Amino acid sequence: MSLKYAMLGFVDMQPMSGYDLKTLFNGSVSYFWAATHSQIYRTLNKMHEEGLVDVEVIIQEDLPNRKVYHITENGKVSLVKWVKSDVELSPIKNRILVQLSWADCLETDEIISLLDQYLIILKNRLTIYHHRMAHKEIFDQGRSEREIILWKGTLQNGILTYEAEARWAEELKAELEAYERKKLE
Amino acid sequence: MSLKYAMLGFVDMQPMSGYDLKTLFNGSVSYFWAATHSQIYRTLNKMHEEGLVDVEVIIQEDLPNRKVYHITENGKVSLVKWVKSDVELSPIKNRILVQLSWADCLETDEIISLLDQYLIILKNRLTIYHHRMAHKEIFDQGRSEREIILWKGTLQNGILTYEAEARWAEELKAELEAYERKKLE
DNA sequence: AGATGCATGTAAATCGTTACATGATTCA
DNA sequence: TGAATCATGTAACGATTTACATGCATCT
Repeated sequence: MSLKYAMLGFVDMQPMSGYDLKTLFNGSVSYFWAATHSQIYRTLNKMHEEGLVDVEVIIQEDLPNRKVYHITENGKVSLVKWVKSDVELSPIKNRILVQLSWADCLETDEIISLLDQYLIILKNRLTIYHHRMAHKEIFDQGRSEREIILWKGTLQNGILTYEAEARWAEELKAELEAYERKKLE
Repeated sequence: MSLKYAMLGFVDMQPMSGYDLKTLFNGSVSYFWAATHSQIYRTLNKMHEEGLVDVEVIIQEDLPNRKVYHITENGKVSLVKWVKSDVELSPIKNRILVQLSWADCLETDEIISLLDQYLIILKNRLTIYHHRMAHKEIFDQGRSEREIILWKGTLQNGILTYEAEARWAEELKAELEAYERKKLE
């Protein structure tokens, strides 16, 4: 459901093709919503059927045709309505929590190595996000000062989320190490 | 994929029925993985086909029959292998981030009211988790001191995640309020 | 009488991923 | 020559949600 409106918001900013959306969802937006191109093309068709967007086919020489989508009046109304709609908490689905729940069959150092793997992934992700936050051009598309505050806020959410995860992993590692030391006494 | 192993871990602790699993997934485990009973029954069938579990049908008078699932040797091996397998970062899919991205069409106080809604939901969730962490009976099922450390760790993850979200929402609220004050000058 | 709990499932729809498929251009 | 970019899509599968469906017992 959110994907449809994430896409509609971009089309509202500027008419664009499925390919453009795919590029956005692989890049700068991937920290708050991910989507494959299959999903994007199917969702665009559905949005067209629902009258949220119009299509303009642009014939290009030497390159494949582009189908450029434009938001309709209907689409604008529907977007504003959705943005105002109730906030929901998406369920946590975190694979490492399931792994840790049943990890008592592993050696403590194997468990710690799972946490280390997780920390590496988190730190890589954080580097990317910090980099993005520092590069102010990304926010140039913003249509108002307030919109830029909101966009920086969403990026900041990703940073704080992963920083919290990393602190948690370090804490749990420390606890497991303390447990091992205690056992050796 | 994780659901299967989340369920298998419970069946490994103690043979149980689909209904028992459903109760767990609606209650104490919901902070790390959610599942409906439809999904649970179908996943149990698949696990049986794959030879991860055996079924024992218990005929009860006055109550519907129970199908109690037991882990097989095969299932145990498969569970350990999965627990050792690579850690992955699940993609963030957070509806409020999409809403905020396109919220420039709202009044600032409407945006703040979205954040307030979010804060209420987060605080309710945190109350439940803190409560659960304080009630030590929940951890009585743990098969070792280390397993209890791991279980508390997973619950702590939920607490830290939502605390970070709440701090983020407060911060963004403050920024929006500062923006409004600046505009009035 | 109606809600809740026990206990099972199926059906339909949506959401999401991976693989398959094409075809030209550009760069190394 | 082979990989990458531009640009579109379909097919198959898997994951997840929601609604439909039954039926007895107990509690209010």
